[in-house]
Amino acid sequence: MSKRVTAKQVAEELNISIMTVSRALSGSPNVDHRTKEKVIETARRLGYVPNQIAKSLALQKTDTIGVVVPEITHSFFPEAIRGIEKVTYSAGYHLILTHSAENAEREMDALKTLAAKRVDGILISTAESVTDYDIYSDIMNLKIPTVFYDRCVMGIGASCVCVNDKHGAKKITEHLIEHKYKKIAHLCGPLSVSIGRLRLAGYKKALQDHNLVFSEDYVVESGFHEDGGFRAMDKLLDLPEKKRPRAVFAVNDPAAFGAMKAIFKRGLSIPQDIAIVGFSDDIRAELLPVPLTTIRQPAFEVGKKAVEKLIGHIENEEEKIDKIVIDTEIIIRKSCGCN
Amino acid sequence: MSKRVTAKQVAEELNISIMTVSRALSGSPNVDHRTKEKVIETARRLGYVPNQIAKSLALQKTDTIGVVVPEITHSFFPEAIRGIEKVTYSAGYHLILTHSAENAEREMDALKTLAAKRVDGILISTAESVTDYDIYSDIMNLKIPTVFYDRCVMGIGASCVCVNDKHGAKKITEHLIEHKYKKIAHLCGPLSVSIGRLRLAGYKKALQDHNLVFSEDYVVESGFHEDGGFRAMDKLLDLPEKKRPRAVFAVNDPAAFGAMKAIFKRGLSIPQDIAIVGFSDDIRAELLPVPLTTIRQPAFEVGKKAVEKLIGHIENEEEKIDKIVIDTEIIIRKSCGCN
DNA sequence: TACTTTAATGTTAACGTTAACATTATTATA
DNA sequence: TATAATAATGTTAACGTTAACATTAAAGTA
Repeated sequence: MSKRVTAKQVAEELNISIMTVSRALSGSPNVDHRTKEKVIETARRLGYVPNQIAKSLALQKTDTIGVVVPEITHSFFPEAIRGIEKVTYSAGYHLILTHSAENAEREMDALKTLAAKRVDGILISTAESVTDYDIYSDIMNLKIPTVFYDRCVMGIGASCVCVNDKHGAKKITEHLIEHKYKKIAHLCGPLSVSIGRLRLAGYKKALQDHNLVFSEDYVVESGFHEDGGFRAMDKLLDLPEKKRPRAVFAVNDPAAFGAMKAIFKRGLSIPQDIAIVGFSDDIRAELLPVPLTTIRQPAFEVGKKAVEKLIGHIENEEEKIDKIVIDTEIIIRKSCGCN
Repeated sequence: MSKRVTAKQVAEELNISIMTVSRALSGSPNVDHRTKEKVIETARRLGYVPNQIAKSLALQKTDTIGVVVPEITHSFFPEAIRGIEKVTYSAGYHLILTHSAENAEREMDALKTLAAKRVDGILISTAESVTDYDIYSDIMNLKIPTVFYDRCVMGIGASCVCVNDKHGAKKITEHLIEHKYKKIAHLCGPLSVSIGRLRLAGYKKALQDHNLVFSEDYVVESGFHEDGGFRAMDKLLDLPEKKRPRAVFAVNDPAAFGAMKAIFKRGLSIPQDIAIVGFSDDIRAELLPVPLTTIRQPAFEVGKKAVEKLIGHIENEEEKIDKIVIDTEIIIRKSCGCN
């Protein structure tokens, strides 16, 4: 940072006090309009750019929101960020972006950074490998307003905004059941992550409600990525022919993409041999050779609602801790065997 | 920001000076190891979190890099951000993300914000609608190290990292020429943006080198988005049958997607009736019903190289202004009529 | 032991801004 | 005109940290 023009220099140029410069520039009343004009003109002429850092220190407010993203290349997150950004822009907040890369340690690092940077609030979607919630409590203890989005941690006193995971999972599993599939497997996410648990729960509930037996063999952990989906599906395909599932519900679309590859690799067809459905409506889902039946998660909406809630917490002590659930929609394409 | 524990409180707790606390915590030498341990223990016990804002003000350095992104949902950008993030994380910098939404005014706003936040450097990819480069000069005048990535502005003394746009455009146009197509159109980007100009230039050069006539009628501005691609293609399809192009090179993949929709809508086939190629290798390109032949832009690499250069400028006065060009690769799929 | 070197700690000022209070200039009122 | 009210400007301190210099304590050296 080279030495920049400060309010002091503007003041000296005009032989007035720094405070008058500050007032003129921030538009407070009780400033002679001629003084104000002179200040504005001089500030422009000298190339004065207010120093937000100093302002933040003085006012104990940074007008900045920290966002923790587990994996920026998952199409859900750029969409969510757009929702976040739209709101923060009009509300006058800025964004510090941190990336946990699905890694618990990096996530902790990110949160510490955000705390040190004195962000006014934090938006976080937990990383896949997180098993220890202490760091979240630390943040809560620091009284930094925090809202979880999409992948939430409940019961630690933070608001969260998520989609109706359990219900969506149940809905799409039931869709498979309606196709008369009996042997339905689930590629599940890490159970340390809310959406992993909830989608599994929805799957189980659907089976139960329709009197289908639940079998541990039909639940294989895939994680949230394509390679995990491939490996998990491979495991299912290794089952003896008789036990092989007839349909699969993957915890998210990338995992489903991997699973599809594994199925094709064995020379099997979708949905003729095995039907498959996903969750999240990745932008690629409808473009696949066999378009994927899935659950649409309104990512933009999740991001938007989450910041709105967060800004509520920041600006209003009384704002209630909430759990906001956004509805999902089932998108029926070819991979389930409907049409 | 509620009142947090400060170094002062840690110092008072131990009856020592703030400076000793600061030294112990920042690992400077000349601190008694027993004192150091006590300080660290007390800091942890009291829940001390160093205040980066105060530190930034004192040191005139924020360890923060500002990134301006034109459209976060374009798959190029999340990839580029990952490249950026990987480098900044290990180098100890943080990221402020700003979104111009392809809008010149918002871009200006973003740059002003970044200047006010006293970022150590700026990474920017210009918005589609920018026609006035004054704001960039303002930033240069403030001596904020700046590197352009992907969409660059040359000749204002900033380094830039881009792909070999002209060469890539030429290469893929020539690929069409090799297929014996004569009537080749181009859906071009805004000419105010470097990549718009360069890709058009590559297209022209390819025609020229192969003695094909260039016609203004075959260049239609589409912008960078799907809807623009659709409209531009529609315009081409409105030409009398005799004049209708046999092949199309779109400025980027989203524009190509829109164009494909327009072609299908008229009941025409790709590549039988019209061949089409794009640029950028969007994650969706290979999944389309007719997979798109395109130019792969190594987004991760562009991001990575750009921050590396930027950090060079930040940490080393002598760092040379550079134009770094990254090679592209042609990805041949079905839409050009190859196989 | 007296003196020098070095290690450990302390003090002051600065980074650039704003809030709170203090002062001065201007205008309105009796 | 004298006095009160108000508008305009100024002064001081604070936000939390670190660099630079100052001091004191401890350890070597002659």
